[in-house]
Amino acid sequence: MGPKERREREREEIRTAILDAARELFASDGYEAVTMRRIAEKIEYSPTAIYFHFRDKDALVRALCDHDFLQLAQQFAEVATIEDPLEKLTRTGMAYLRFGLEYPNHYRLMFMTPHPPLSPEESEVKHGNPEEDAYAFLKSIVDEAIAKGIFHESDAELVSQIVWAGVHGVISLQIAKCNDAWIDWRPLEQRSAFMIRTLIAGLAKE
Amino acid sequence: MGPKERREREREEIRTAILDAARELFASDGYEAVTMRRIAEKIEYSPTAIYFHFRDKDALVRALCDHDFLQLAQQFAEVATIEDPLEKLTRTGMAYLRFGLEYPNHYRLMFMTPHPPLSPEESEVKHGNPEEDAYAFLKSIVDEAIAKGIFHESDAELVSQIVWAGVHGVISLQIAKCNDAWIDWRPLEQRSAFMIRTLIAGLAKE
DNA sequence: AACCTAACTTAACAACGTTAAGTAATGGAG
DNA sequence: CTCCATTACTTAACGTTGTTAAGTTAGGTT
Repeated sequence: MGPKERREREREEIRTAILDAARELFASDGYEAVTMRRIAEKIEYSPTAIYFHFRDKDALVRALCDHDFLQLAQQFAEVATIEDPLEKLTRTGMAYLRFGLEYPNHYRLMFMTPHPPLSPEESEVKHGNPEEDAYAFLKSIVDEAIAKGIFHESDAELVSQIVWAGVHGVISLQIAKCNDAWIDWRPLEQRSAFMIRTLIAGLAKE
Repeated sequence: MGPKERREREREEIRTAILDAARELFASDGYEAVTMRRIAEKIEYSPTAIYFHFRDKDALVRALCDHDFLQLAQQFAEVATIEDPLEKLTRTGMAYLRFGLEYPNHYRLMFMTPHPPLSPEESEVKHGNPEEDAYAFLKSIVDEAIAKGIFHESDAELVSQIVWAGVHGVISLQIAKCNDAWIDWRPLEQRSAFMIRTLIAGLAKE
């Protein structure tokens, strides 16, 4: 069974070439800049060829983001070694933030744009697995903090959701409104740190 | 000077007709659904006619949002009568939230999408005026709270920015991710209330 | 009465996502 | 070896989109 595997490999290769070309366009100029025709030009195929590897443009770009977000998990792996839950929580927030600002177009598409969610078989991320799913990772930390009696609120889901919302709020306002000069923005690092500190203070048992 | 004023008035009338037609499309189906040709059809003009009243599609939709956001100010006028700063802050957050969820497409365009900001002469909102500018209103409340010694942080700008980010985080995640069933979302009201309560608790002097 | 200008229309352009129809190569079955 | 089906593409086109260039027409000004 030699030729079958070769074909499979070749197919995978051009799929990757498409993703790489698309990534370059998307990361620098966003969703609109990703054009079937421009991708095609880059990889020296016809635009139609792409449709044999991705259902449509949306599926392409989302596969791209989904894949790239696995990098975030690597950051989390480092953080996971810390013992103190509050320190861990802070570092998680910071890692999430750094990622969002390094890949603002990825972030926009995944967290600032409404979508029918990817069906599990299309997604490369296994939901619920803390090693791949950022929300699950966050919740596992909150679980721990609650178990240790650090928070006066026992609903880990609720706590996780507002912590996520808090950090997400800082990132997404930064991405969307960083050019609005009529607001006297404090430096991003200051805002992030203050947000996390304030939330933790508000959650902690008095 | 009769005819000159009549022409002026007629011009304003069709400008309003364009905005009304666009609003209907935009509010129900979002930016993409607003099409020069569909607007034109609605008002029974040619698509080109619109360009005599708005520079381009983007200017049109943003003029629309800008105008509609003045409604938010009305909500604030009510809240402004409350004396207790913390109660006022809570109500402000709730009003902001309600507005974002009633006009998700407006909200998306204005706060979840990067844009070069509208130049002041294009904008209907007077920035810095608490009666029209939501951020200025928020900051005036925070100023008050700080003056009364309620918060242990004297930078009103910083405090306002994380309060805004917190509430914005809840709204924008709701708009973008409400369909993601793999998250066990707590009810929106619970999340909002808990966010505001937690932030206030974290900001308050211990 | 001649003219100018503002407010439009018609027709077109370029770019987009997507698809229908055709082609060339490959590899297995008889 | 031949036939044939499948795979992987290309070419050409369709229907949209925002936007603009080039006319047209009506009304007020001189």
